[in-house]
Formats: sequence, structure tokens, C-alpha cells
Amino acid sequence: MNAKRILVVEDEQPIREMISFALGSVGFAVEEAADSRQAQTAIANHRPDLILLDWMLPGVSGIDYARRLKKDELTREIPIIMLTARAEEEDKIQGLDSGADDYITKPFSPRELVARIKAVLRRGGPGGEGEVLEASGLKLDTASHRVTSGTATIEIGPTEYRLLEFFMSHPERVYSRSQLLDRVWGSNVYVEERTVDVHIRRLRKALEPYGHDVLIQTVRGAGYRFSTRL
Amino acid sequence: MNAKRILVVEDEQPIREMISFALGSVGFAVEEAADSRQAQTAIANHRPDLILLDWMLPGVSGIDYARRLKKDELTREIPIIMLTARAEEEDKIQGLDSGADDYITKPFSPRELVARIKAVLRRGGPGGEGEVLEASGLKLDTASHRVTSGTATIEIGPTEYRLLEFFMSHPERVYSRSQLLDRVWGSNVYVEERTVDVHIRRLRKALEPYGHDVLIQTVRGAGYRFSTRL
DNA sequence: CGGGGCTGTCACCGTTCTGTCACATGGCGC
DNA sequence: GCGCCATGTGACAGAACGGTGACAGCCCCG
Repeated sequence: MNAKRILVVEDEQPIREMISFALGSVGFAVEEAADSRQAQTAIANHRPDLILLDWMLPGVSGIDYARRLKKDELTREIPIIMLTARAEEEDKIQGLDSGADDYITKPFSPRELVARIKAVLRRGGPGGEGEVLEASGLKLDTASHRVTSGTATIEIGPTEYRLLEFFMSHPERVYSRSQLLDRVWGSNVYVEERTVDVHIRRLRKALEPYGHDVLIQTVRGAGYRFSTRL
Repeated sequence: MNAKRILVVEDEQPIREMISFALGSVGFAVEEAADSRQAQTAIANHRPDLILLDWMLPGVSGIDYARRLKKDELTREIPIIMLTARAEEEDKIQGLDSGADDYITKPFSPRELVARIKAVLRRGGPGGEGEVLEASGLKLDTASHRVTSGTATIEIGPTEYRLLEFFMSHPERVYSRSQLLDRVWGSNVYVEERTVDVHIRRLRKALEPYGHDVLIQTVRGAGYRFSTRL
């Protein structure tokens, strides 16, 4: 596989170099840009597979730039990870609104950065768009973000959707609450393990009218499992 | 599951004790160290599962110490959470390449501390590969945590599962009650040896409808054996 | 600023599991 | 056949575990 190209847009040189070094040393092809103009040039030259975008940029702010990228047909599909120094909730929300695929709060470890990048790349990666997961008549269309059973559409919340998507793409395997938190919620989210139970219940409740709730199985003492077998 | 060991490296005694108390009360096994020398000793004695490292330490600074830990082959894999009183950008930058896995800025709540520790520990190993153990038509799938015979799923409790998993991965060999307690229950658990008998019986009872109970054999005066031979 | 959707936490509850006991059963040496 | 001792077995109380309804905070949308 060709090395993935990462474009680092960050105005502070030391940080930029540190990131470049960290990513370069694990095999990514890194390009750097200090502001949105340089970024545009870089994108035009070598379309990156992912953009790391600093929150604070001189001139056009990172968040505005992210919006611009997501509006443009040519760049819309490039995943963006926002780097932000501030951890305030408000920032995070705005960051998500901007269309960023993920965000990382400074300070962060290189390991975490790499992990996030890989995670985001994985999402958009192979199989392209529009994968349809199916099990016992329960269908989940990743492209349209829709869950159906027969002709009926099943309404579920965002978290339940992510949970179901994870389960359906990793069936016949037990996951502990801990692992689910990691894989579905994200690695730097701090919530109670029992919260998983609640979302499992919400998911089951939504699937129950169609009889698909049996697919979500409890493995006492171990976690939960998605399985078509009883 | 064994309690996770946390090593707290912090020179100010009151803070150290507060942290110890907070972690101890939620079930972590806590060890304390006031400086990097004590920390080294503690690590040598009982390899911790995670290190809480104060930013400011007398002598070798926390950040230098973190770098040292991450260089050493033996300690590289131990996750580190840095405790820092200052939130300045400069410190963060330095923190970036110290190799720490997370950062917490003082003051912090015990709750947050615990949550982040759990989150970091969670990242560890996503669990190995799925192995399928088989004997005389009895199948045990470690990935899905399921025991089957033909098309039927055999329902067994957690302890019976662990017991069967142990037996199937160590077949044709006698284990005394004491050894089974050690390998299946855990090394520092106090239970009666006869308890093994009871779980053996429960396991046999569960396997009996499928005729697999003959695989669990009593060796009078020695213990039990899992064997496909009569 | 009030309603509605979503999320994370709790407290409470029923179920399942666990470790022990007491007693039954059974092999073995004498 | 007799006793002895190891093992099998049914019962049980307490603990652990997971299910569930309720609720408060949050944000978004009129």
C-alpha cells in the first residue's frame, strides 16, 4: 500500500515539526502548511488523504477553513482532524459543526494522534461508500445512515446507530463494556461503563418491534455480542 | 479480575495521599513514590499497570523521567498519565514528546482522575485473536465466548466457561483441585477446594444433554482431567 | 424561552451465579 | 461384607450482575 499523505496545517513551526516527525516516523507521507494559502497550494499539488488542521490559524481561522474545504466538491471527501488547544465543550461542538471528522485537544501524545488518524482513514478507506451490513433481515446502510427491516425504517439515535454499526461490522464476537466504550464512544471519552448497558437497552428497544433485539446478546461476565445464532 | 496496579509518583505528600485514597477506594492497588528513585524501586518490585507522574519532581523532572521510562524496553509499554499544575502551551509542547499517554491538569476531581485512568487502561490490548477449541464435537469459541455442540449452543456460567476453556486448552492432563483454583480462579483467591467439585458438576450437568460430560474425568486421589479418551 | 431529542447517571429490582454445607454415593483395602 | 475416605449432589443465602425507569443537563429548533 502507498503511504497515506497527511497535510499538516499549523502555524507554529515547532509543533508542526514535531507532528511531522511523529507521523513521518510511522510511515505517513507528511506535507506541511503554515496557513490556509499554503494549504490550498499543497492540496492542489498532492491531494492529501487526510488533513490535520489547527484550530487557530492566522488569517482564515482553522474552523472557517474546514468549512470551506467541506463545501468544495473537490475536497469534501478529504477527512479532517482538528487540533485545538482549548478543551472547552463549546469548541468541540463548533469543531464538529465545521465538518471535521475528529478533533484532538492539545496536549496529545503522538501515539494518540497516530491512532486517531488511522481510525479516521479506516472509516473512509476501502469498500468506498455505501456499504450495506445485513443480518437476519436487519439492514444497515452506511451510506444513507439508515437502518431497515423489510420495508420499514427503524429509527434510532446517533449513539445507537454507531453501536449497531460497530456490532454489525464485528459480529459473532464478545466485546466488553470497556472495549465498546473505546470503539464506539472513542478513546478519550470518560463515561461510566454502565452507560453502555443503557444504550444497549435503547438499541434493543428500537429493534424489538421487528424481533431483531435477539441479535444483541448479553454475555454475562464478559460483555455483549452481536450474533445471528441464539 | 486482578486489581490494576497504579504507581503514583508525586513529591507532595498530601496530594499523593489524596490520590492514593481516591484510587484505592475504587479498587486499584496503589503504590506511592516521592521521586524517581523510589519510583524505580517500586517498578522493579511490582510492575505497575499504569504510572501517574507528577510534572514537577525534585531531581529528575517528571518529564525527563517519562522520557526515560519510554526509552527503556522494559517500561515502554506502561502507560503514563502526567499530572501538571500548569496549563501553559510551552509545557504542553514538551509533554507532546515525552511519550505520556494522557495529561491531567491540577486541580482535578478524583472522579475525573479515575475516569481517565480507566480510559487509558482500556486502550491496552483489544484482546487477542479468536481461537476455536474443539474436542469430540464440542466447540468453544473464545472470540464469541460461546460453547456449541453441532448447531446447539450450550449455556454455561462464567466460571464453568473459564473452567472449560482451561481444560480444553490443556487436555489429556490431570490437574489437582489446588492447581485448578490457581489457574481458573486466580492465584490470590481464597475458596474451599471442594468448590471445584461443585463447578465440575455444574459443567458436567451442562454438557450432559449432549453427551460431552464424559470428557470431564475424575482421577481419584489426583484431581480432574479433560480427555477425549475413556 | 419552551418543547423535543439525546445523553449519561442513578437507584432500585429481579436474576443468575457462587461458595459452602450437609448428606448421599461409591470405590477400595482388608 | 465393612469402614473409610474421596467424590457426587441438592439446597441455600449472599453477592454479583445486568435490566430498567426516571431524571437532569444539554443542545437544537421553532
